[in-house]
Amino acid sequence: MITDHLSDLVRQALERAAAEGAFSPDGAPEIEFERPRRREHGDWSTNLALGLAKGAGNPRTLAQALAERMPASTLVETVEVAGPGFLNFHLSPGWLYDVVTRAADEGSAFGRADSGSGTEVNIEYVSANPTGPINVVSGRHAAIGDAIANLLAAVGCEVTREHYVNDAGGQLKLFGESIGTHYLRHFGVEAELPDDGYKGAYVADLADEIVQEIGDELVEATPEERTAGLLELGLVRMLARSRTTLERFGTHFDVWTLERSLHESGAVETALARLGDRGYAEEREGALWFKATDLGDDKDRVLVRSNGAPTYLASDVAYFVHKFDRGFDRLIYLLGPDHHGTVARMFATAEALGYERDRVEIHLVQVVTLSSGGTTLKASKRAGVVVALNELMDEVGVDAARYTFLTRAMESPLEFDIELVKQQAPENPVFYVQYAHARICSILRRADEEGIRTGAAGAPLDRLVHPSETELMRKLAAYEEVVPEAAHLRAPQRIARYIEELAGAFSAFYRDCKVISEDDELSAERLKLCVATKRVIGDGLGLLGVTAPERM
RNA sequence: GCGCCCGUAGCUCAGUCGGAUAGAGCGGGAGACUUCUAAUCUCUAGGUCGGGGGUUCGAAUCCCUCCGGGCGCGCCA
Repeated sequence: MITDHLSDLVRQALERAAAEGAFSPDGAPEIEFERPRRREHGDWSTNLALGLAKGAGNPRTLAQALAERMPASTLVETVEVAGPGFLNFHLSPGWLYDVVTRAADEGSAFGRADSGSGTEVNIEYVSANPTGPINVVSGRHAAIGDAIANLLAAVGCEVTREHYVNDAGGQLKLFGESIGTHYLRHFGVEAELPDDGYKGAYVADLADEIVQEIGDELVEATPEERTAGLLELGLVRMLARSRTTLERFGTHFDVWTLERSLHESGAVETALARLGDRGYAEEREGALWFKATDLGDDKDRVLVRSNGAPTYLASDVAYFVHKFDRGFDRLIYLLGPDHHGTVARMFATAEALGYERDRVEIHLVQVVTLSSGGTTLKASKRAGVVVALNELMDEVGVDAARYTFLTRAMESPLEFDIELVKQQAPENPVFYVQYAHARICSILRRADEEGIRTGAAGAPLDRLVHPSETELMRKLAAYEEVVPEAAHLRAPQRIARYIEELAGAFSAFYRDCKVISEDDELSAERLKLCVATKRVIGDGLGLLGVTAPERM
């Protein structure tokens, strides 16, 4: 990347300045570059002198000393001192032509980095009780999880996308009983829904399906057998539905782990024993407690209840071991904000097991507020206000739904106005970006029909000098920083922002510069710029899990 | 009460490991379609970055404090 080159130049200038006594070096400073907001501040800028002069010396004088000693480079036109002591670099067009050439080249891995290479990451998201349909909240988690996974892969990480299913515990039993109520009623047996039972219409649907399959087989069974049997049948169906919905949304998990399997394999027992061996578990009042307060949590937590039933925390402990045993360097969790109370104990758990807590990363994805026609509804499985992800996809489509989920930072609450996204679909930014992509494809088709070809890999691009062309090329260049930054910050919204700006820069170019003209040489150069733009827009949309249509 | 998140244009939100004159989309106002796709483009109005202190050459960004909103604080998940 260009910034590496600039860093080298600055480092050499620093060494010369030190050798000539222009300043006294104090360790090796970090040399960082940023692209200034204002065009007249150059293409790249560093505040190095401002940092070095902290407390001693005049930053402008130091900056001037560095500027005077800056080695020559074919890529740098001028270096100037500005403001309180910034060093502003104005580059020659060559760096942009290099960017376009690489971006247009399929084999160049433009926008890919290796900062994460050698790191195996497990990212778990969407995980929920399989007792209800996938809702819009899960949709937000799915979109964000997918995008972060894509971003991590783009910087070289080995990524495993994982979905955990809480198929054990009291909630599941309640679910089985709820199905049982409808099942019995189907055969004319009077039955009441249990307190806090599942009330959604899908429960009755499930019961009907099960009746179709097994008939009255379980009517005469004991309540325990009936609940267990129906639970099993219901669970299989719920999981299948979840998987279908998620696949429709474009979310595919590499691994589905069932909580039950952790119990059945003995992993829970083993993990609890390990906590005990390390002195972090003890019997008290008939229950087994995790001494979480020793590790920063504000309360101790129960692992096994006095009635012998393990808590979810017990499975979580085993799950940590299970994941780390599979060789992951880092575990990422996306949880709902209602899990805030579990974060401290999660870190404590990891540490108690002997893993560094900074290998665990927990993000709380904030709530989705759905509004529709002026009415605001809070989407929450608990509160019973559930809008299924399937319904949302029916209403606004997969691309618009995904994109809307990804334009906001995950730690910000998201207001999703279904009516707005639906009614104003043409003005939705996602369509704007897709349109730019389709428009480029249209130009490329036309060029193909007219037999105009883009130049070969080494062909010059020095006729791309229009301000709109320069702006577009500069925007393309930014992609190489945007991807690693978005990956590092786990911030897919940066990609969304970026491709909107890129699409905007393309529109200006399209307005000002006729691509296909009488001038074959110029046409070839502009076509290459189009190809590069198309690839970057397509790549950015791909990172977000949104399609890049050839026609609209 | 304690903890976490949020507070930026009329609305929805970016920007925050401190940088130079704070941005986008939508909405408001005024314009542009014999065109390589008008699902577009141009111009315009709109701000005490919740309030107040502090650190700094420099604060939307860091610290303190207050206010407002959301969420959590169980041998529920």
